[in-house]
Amino acid sequence: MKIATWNVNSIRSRLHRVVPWLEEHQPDVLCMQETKVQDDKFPTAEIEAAGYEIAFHGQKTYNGVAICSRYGAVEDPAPGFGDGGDDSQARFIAGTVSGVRIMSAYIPNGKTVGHEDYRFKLEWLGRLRRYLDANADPTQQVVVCGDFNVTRDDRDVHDPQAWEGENLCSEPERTALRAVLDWGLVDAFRELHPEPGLYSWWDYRMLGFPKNRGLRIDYLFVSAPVRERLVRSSIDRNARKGMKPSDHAPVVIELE
DNA sequence: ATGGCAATGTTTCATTGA
Repeated sequence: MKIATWNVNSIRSRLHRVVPWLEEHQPDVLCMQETKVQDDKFPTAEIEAAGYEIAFHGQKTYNGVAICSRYGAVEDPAPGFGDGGDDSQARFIAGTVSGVRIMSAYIPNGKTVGHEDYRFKLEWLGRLRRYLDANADPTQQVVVCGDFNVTRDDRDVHDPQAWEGENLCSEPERTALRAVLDWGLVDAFRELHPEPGLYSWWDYRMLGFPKNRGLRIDYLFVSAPVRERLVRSSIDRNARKGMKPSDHAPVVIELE
């Protein structure tokens, strides 16, 4: 079973890359973030034509998450946290594919350390942990993936000195992300690739990609039963090349 | 063997992203 996560930076502007990518790589599941489209305008037909069924949770202009499945319809789709809190920002959807509970998440960026949005980011990560406590079981097959907008340590940062303490690299957000993992998840890509310099996002500006000035902020976090099945993981840098790419690359895991 | 921001809508600039 092959599962991928990809911040596509607008599904409508990225169809010309996403559909060929699905056809080439044939993942069983693709989680997307920043689809940037309200549900009634989602390009469902184009994704279905590639052989996938989709569960999505979107809004106009910002955010938006989706789960695509090659195993038929996504089962028990659950958009938002449904915890009585504010679900007006479309940043989370869960669904089951082939017995694996899949969660596609787009964590708030935070803007700058200390900003109101930064506090919202920390709160959002706390809310995700509470969601897992209330709605999932770490002894079952669970994949929590997406764009987390947090680097985990210096290996995920092209210039750790320049980024030290900045948004995406600061200790409070790394601690908040660790609390999510402490629920019972491991970083599936990192399990098989301990070396530094492997990134999932590069700034469009200043030759970010050619100079490999990137960050690793996109993850597939998996429960122990999924970890036991893990055989391969990769980041598809090719998807960051060529015509009008997303600024993020897909991260892929393969399970036995 | 990549390429010097991009997407959206409030549209010809402002806002946001990371």
